[in-house]
Amino acid sequence: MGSLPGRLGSVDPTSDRAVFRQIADQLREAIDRGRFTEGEKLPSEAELVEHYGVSRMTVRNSFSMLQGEGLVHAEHGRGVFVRTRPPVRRLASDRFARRHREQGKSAFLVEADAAGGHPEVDSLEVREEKAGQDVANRLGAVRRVLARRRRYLLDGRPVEFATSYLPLDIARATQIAEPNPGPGGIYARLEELGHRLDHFDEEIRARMPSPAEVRTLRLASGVPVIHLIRTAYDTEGRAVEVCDTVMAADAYVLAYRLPAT
Amino acid sequence: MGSLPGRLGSVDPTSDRAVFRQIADQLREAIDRGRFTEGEKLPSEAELVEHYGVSRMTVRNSFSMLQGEGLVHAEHGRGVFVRTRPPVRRLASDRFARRHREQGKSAFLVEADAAGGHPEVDSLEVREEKAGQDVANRLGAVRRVLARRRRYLLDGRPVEFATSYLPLDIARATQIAEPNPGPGGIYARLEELGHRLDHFDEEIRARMPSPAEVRTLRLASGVPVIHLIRTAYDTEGRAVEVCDTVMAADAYVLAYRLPAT
DNA sequence: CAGTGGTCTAGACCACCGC
DNA sequence: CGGTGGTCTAGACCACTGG
Repeated sequence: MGSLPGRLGSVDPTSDRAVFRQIADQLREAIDRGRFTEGEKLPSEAELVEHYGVSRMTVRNSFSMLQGEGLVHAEHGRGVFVRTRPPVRRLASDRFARRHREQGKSAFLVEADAAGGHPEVDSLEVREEKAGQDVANRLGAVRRVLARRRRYLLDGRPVEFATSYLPLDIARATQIAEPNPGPGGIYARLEELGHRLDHFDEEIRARMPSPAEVRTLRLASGVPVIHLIRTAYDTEGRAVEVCDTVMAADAYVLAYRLPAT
Repeated sequence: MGSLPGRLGSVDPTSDRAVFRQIADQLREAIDRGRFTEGEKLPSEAELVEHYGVSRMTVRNSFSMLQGEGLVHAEHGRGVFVRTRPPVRRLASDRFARRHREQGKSAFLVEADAAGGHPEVDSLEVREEKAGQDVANRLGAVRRVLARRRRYLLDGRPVEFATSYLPLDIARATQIAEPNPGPGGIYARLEELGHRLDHFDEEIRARMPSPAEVRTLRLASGVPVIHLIRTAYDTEGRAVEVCDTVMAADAYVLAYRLPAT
């Protein structure tokens, strides 16, 4: 207990700044300055109640702020801890290069190799369904599609949930409709089917996750998601796949190269 | 008041799911289903206290959840409202094409034109300073740099805060060091100085904003930021600029084109 | 078991908004 | 001015964790 005053100051109840904000400020600064290190347990609510002479609600309000900022996370029965940075997957701008497919690697494995982590795929689901408005537009007024849903994990942690949509006239009754699409992934199969890939268009958004996404990706509070929609085009200009991906934002860095043309 | 039961149900205090979560669920669903429309005021805390027969803290806890999800926002003295989607700036993958610069337009103006909004730039600051570790690495072990800071607004709303770092041996005493870099922006000036641009590398992350970023971008709670770091290379392979950009995530869609090569 | 965070109550006073 | 959200108190009981 004698260590608390050494790392945290006191609050001014007459200040314009709300007390719980002052407490949050002090905790934030202490974390930024490294007085609390990654993964370290913060003082318990009870300790802070005593240290600052405030009610428990006030302390909890401070913690709630820091959680919303993604700085700390609470574990029931254990304490509140400084958030640790998870290993990051870097998506390189050449991740769909043909040379990777020709080595029999899917894009996910290429990236996981680079990160040195252990990749897994689960929750596989392949089915035919009616295309949503947005997907239909991107695929060029297609009605029904083959949908491939899967979740990716890195070192046991879910990091990404993706759905690929392909026009039925291309994918039906091919290996793309099988759970395991074979070496090189569905892009390799598309090329074998005569759809030589020309380019991919990607759209990126970031937002807070829906409750369903929080469950699927086991997201801590204060972690946004990156929403990426990729459309693959063959050399004849036809959109042959739309991939809708939601990623845990704290697990990714996306890299792109833009020509100055 | 008679309309509340029509749009909202009741809670089960004996359920495993916490009461404030049940209330948040019902409000979320009502919003999703359009029973409350964008910009509409939700029932006041007092009304919900009466409707559900719970304490005010419980209701506030529900609102707090929805705020964290970016679904609603509170206005002191007015009420809690369904968040409205702001106009979005779409950053196209050809936004740095030379043809735009040759028309005398900076990248920001090109994008704003496309969005049909009214663009502004403020908080301009140009100074020489010591490069941070990361910037120094990206620029190739440069010590001191010219830093150009500015904030972009769209229709009066701050949407982006950016800092460009340029090696002093390139930028010092040129128009790049002036507040107004002239037509086509600093990239046009770099090319005039003999640094013909070859490509740009961009790195994208998403995270919750720091308190400083909340102020600068006037961010509502539940809005993440997109953190973009761009490095510009000339045809000799030298890094001639690093631009560090923080964007309000709800105001942007980023688009990229990847070759299938 | 003691210590931790999770939920909830029933109040209180304040600051801000719009009429 | 009345209605709104913002802050805060002083309790209470619960569920989870760890030894």
